[in-house]
Amino acid sequence: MPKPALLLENFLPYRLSVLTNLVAIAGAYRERFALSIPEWRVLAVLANSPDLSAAEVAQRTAMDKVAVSRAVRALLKSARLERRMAHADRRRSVLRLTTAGRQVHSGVAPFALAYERALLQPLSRAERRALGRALDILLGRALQIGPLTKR
Amino acid sequence: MPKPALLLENFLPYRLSVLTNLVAIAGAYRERFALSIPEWRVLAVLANSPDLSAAEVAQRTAMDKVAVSRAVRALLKSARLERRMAHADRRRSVLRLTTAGRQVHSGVAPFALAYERALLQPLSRAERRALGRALDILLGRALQIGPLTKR
DNA sequence: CGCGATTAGTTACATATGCAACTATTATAC
DNA sequence: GTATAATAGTTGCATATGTAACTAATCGCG
Repeated sequence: MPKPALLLENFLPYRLSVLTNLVAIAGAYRERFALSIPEWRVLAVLANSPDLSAAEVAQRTAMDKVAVSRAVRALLKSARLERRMAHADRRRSVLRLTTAGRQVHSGVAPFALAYERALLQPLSRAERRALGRALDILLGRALQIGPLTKR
Repeated sequence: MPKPALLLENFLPYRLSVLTNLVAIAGAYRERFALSIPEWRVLAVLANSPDLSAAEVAQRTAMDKVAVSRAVRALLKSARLERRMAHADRRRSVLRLTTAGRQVHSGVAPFALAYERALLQPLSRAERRALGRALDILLGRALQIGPLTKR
């Protein structure tokens, strides 16, 4: 039985990282809209689910609360987002896109979807489904295994 | 025909990013060895291919030359790497692991492989192959499409 | 040769990101 | 009810990362 050699180019974490980087850079069409990736994520989730708190946004976007806080501040400044406070709990914010925010989202979304389509174009339907399933499973598994940091 | 909604949780670039982050963080076993991810990559590639120049390392690891330069500096400082200059071209460096460097690599590699194995464990052989193939194709495709930034 | 164009690698600066400490508010225990 | 703990969000700081400018060396072509 051969000792499994560690070849970087076959190593899954490495390959994921390279691909993700490429895709993220390519996604710089966002730059045309003066949107950082964290801002784009917040925008995207609030477009589908208005009136979330920052913590809820964090959970749905897999961002940490600091990243959300900064993205929200930027979006408030550019008037793409408005914030109220929950009357019941004045710590909790209630976030909602402004008209300008919705416009930006409608502008970016087609680009994002077109890019994704172009990316997936060489894969068959079956291959796409398989990929999607694998990513789901890996995600769950990564969460389950957790950071090896701790012990 | 329904307009394809943009749902973050189905959006491939987003999903890749989340998974990659999780996996990279989990990979913090590297922290036990005081190795950053760029350093780990340089180490890994030089373990298999000694005597590369920094530029060659950059190409094989998909890192940019600045990142390689910094990782090399750190590895030199920790005496895990040694550098000579090519006699033919004194701009070009010739990088090679020291004994200490090889030891670190032999120490980390089993952890890395074990983590990968644990991650892939819920996938069947066929699913792994399909995933690998899909990642390859996407990588090529992403390179081909290129950054939408440029026009 | 010799001078402009390339290439390897480094440095500097500006921006992004992660983590920990902090503030304000609400929930819990007694 | 009051003190303690927990939660939402922000801020500060230290580190990481990307881009562009720079240095040193080689190449290429007259």
